[in-house]
Amino acid sequence: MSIQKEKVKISTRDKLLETAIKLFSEKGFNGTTTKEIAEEAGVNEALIFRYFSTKRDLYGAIIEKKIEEEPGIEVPIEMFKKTRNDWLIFRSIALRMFDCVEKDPTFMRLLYFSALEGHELSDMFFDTYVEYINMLLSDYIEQRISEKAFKEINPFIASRAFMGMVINYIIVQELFGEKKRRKLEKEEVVETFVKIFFDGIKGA
Amino acid sequence: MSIQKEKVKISTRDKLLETAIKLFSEKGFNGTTTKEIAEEAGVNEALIFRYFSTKRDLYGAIIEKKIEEEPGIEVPIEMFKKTRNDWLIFRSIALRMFDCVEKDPTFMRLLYFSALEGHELSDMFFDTYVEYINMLLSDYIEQRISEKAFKEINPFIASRAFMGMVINYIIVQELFGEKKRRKLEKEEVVETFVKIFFDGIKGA
DNA sequence: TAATATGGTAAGTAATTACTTACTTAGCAA
DNA sequence: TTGCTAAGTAAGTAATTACTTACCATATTA
Repeated sequence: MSIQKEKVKISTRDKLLETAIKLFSEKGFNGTTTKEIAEEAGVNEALIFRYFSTKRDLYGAIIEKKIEEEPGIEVPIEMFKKTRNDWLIFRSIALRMFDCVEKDPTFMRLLYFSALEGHELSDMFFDTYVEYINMLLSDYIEQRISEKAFKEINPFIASRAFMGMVINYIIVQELFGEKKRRKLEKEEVVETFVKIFFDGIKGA
Repeated sequence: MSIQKEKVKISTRDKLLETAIKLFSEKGFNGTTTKEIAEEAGVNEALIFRYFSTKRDLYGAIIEKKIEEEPGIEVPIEMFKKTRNDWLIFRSIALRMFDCVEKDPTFMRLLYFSALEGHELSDMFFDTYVEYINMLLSDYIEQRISEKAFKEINPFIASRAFMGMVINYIIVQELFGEKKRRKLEKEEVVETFVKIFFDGIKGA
């Protein structure tokens, strides 16, 4: 009957998953060795293969984990039903995307690595995070068009346009390391994106 | 004194470069082996190391080659000085980007792989193709703002917004294979992007 | 003719790879 | 105690890796 340790014991499996996420996101599947993962996790390499039958299995497990951890970006859209405040909605979707990536820097890299390396779960990864939000936004735009609040445009392309502004900006910062060169206020960037997009689609 | 062969003999070095571009763009640096490159090029593996001292050297050579082969996307901007037709300029920049990637499917993948895998030439690659166009477009927007043709916004962010729409759309098609799912007319997509962006930034 | 590049190859090498085997230890219940 | 299972490890293994060596063929040149 001992007092619970302050530091909760983290299971070896979770430790391996965490380490694998870090390393795979940094160097990709082929650039990471199982020996490396074991060393950084502080366990014997053979243990990896007790928990995951192959290296590819481990890779699949971390993508599945990421997919399950979905932070739920749809909230801002739900808000619309009450407020119908377009500006606020676009703004919060963009900010949410920024925050999501800022909080977890491994996310974008894993998503792109898995796509480039052609992992079978890459599609599901993409659908869960990108295509899903895109559909929500697309539906919203469609509705606002029918309400004559927005112009008559293809809502799917419009949605992709807005997502593209934000995602591409984030990619350039995170992947191509522009962060070091140019530092703009996140708020200013988002405001400008929303301004352009909103003025671009609102009813004439 | 023989008649020139119809099929020009392609140098082994070039053959190796071509094959390397193809394989590195498909599977990245770590996912491609020198043996594979040699086999696909139809030469002995040892020859690679006659022309390039290391595998990394070969990788550097193909990125340099890509950078040199710059197709010159700036042309549409030069056009502006005569016509000052904004719509046409944005439209042709977007179409140019689409064509560029369509013509060379290895391009995007190499750019992103090199960034993710942290190759030292990745920055130059990025600067040449993305940052450069971004600067041209940004300058153009700035000028049009000063002429009161466009709104008072940060021209750099605006430029990035437009580029983001286009690039992200291309990425989703090329990298995440949306091409198979949804097939939209390139022209419609570009028209919509330009419409949104142009209406979004033109003077009130 | 002899010398010398040029372009090519077969057969290595040492290191690293993903993955296994055989073994120990610790905890827990019967 | 005994027996069983889960957690861990050292030391492998066969295959693959980037890269080397030493040798061959052809053509040009002195």
